Amino acid sequence: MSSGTRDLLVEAAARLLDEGGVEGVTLREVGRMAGVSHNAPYKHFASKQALLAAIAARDLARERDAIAAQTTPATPPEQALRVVLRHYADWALHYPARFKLAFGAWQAASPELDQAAHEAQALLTGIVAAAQEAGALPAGDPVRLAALVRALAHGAADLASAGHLAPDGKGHAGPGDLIDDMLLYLRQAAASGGASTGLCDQDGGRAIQEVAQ
Amino acid sequence: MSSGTRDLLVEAAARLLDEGGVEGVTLREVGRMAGVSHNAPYKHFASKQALLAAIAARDLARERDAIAAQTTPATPPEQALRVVLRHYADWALHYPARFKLAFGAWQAASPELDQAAHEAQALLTGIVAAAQEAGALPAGDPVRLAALVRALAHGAADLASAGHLAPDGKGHAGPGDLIDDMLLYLRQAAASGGASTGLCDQDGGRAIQEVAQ
DNA sequence: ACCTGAACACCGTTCAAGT
DNA sequence: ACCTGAACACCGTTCAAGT
Repeated sequence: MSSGTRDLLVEAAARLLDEGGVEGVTLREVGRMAGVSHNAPYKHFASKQALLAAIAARDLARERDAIAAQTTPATPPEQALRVVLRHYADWALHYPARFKLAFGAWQAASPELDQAAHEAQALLTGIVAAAQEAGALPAGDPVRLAALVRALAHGAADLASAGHLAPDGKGHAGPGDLIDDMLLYLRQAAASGGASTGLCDQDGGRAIQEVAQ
Repeated sequence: MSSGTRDLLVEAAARLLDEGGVEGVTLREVGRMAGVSHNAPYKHFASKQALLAAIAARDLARERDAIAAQTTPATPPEQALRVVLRHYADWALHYPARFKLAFGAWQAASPELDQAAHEAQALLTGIVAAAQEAGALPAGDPVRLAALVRALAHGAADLASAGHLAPDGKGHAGPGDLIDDMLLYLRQAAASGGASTGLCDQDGGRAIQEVAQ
């Protein structure tokens, strides 16, 4: 429903984005693929940036739904966290241009974009909090810890997408490997310094004091 | 020495990059700022992408030198690691366009770019290895662990630069905070599962076994 | 060896119309 | 309400000359 032309334009732009990056997205080519004139997009979007923002909003909403779909209430939180972070990295590697558009600086901010991104982050934070309660992650503000694990997945995916993750030859670590490493280290940190287990409290507490000065 | 025009062109392009992003870099404006015609750049660079690559190569070499300068042999490796990672994030926040250009996908690869990036990564790996020996980081392949800490600094800086790190209000965590958190967790993991200290060997070993299946 | 001016193809955007 | 065709300003790149 609604005018199908708008969806056709977004679909055509997304395809051009995958093929030739953001520089390959041309309003003239978008119109040609959608079967309209080269400036028909201006009847549906205020500018080219607004069309790109529509792609980002669609992708962010899909990612949010994918997170929700991949994590049923029955899945252990540690496994759910790994699946979500790996999906984040996989999506970045498969659709680098759309990834950079969705998670880059939005030239044209829209409530749709903000809401979808916020909801996805809230879902991740919930998984992190559940993993904390299960003892798989260190205690502390789940919002802050969710930002940390997301930052690592984002950085590993972005560097790998640009070919800057493993300058050396074979046997290198991919984004998924780094995510696994981090989850292992966080689990060890939870066992060492966390209040949930109580093991090694004296040493973990000392390390916290030192770093916090 | 050499033709000063080339350096003037790179300098002008870098300034335009800081002011208006990569879209603000125009060969016509670059030529105008350097006092030459709009296509004089083609006598020094094969294309606009080659000019942008020259900016990236200059910045990567400067970052490599900054890493080397900030870490004298006398500095404790843990402090050196924190300084280097924080500098990485600070640079991304102050010069987002140049950061994305230097660490993004290079359209025109050059030996200069590859060498500078490789040397900077080698310096970071050396610091990581020293921190491992000091017991501040978990044991294991230093190349892989250096990739992990770099990925977190990169992701935190990139997300913060785009405004996607802390969607909520005040009291949020910046890239520097996430870097500190990670270094703390890694220190705790080193104390828990590392072979260097010997503390909590039984528990750390079990966690490793579980995750590795 | 380095630079210029004109020219070409292309693009984002606007505008006056059309239905 | 949605679309078209012409037009404008701009840009990357090329080319024939100039010194």
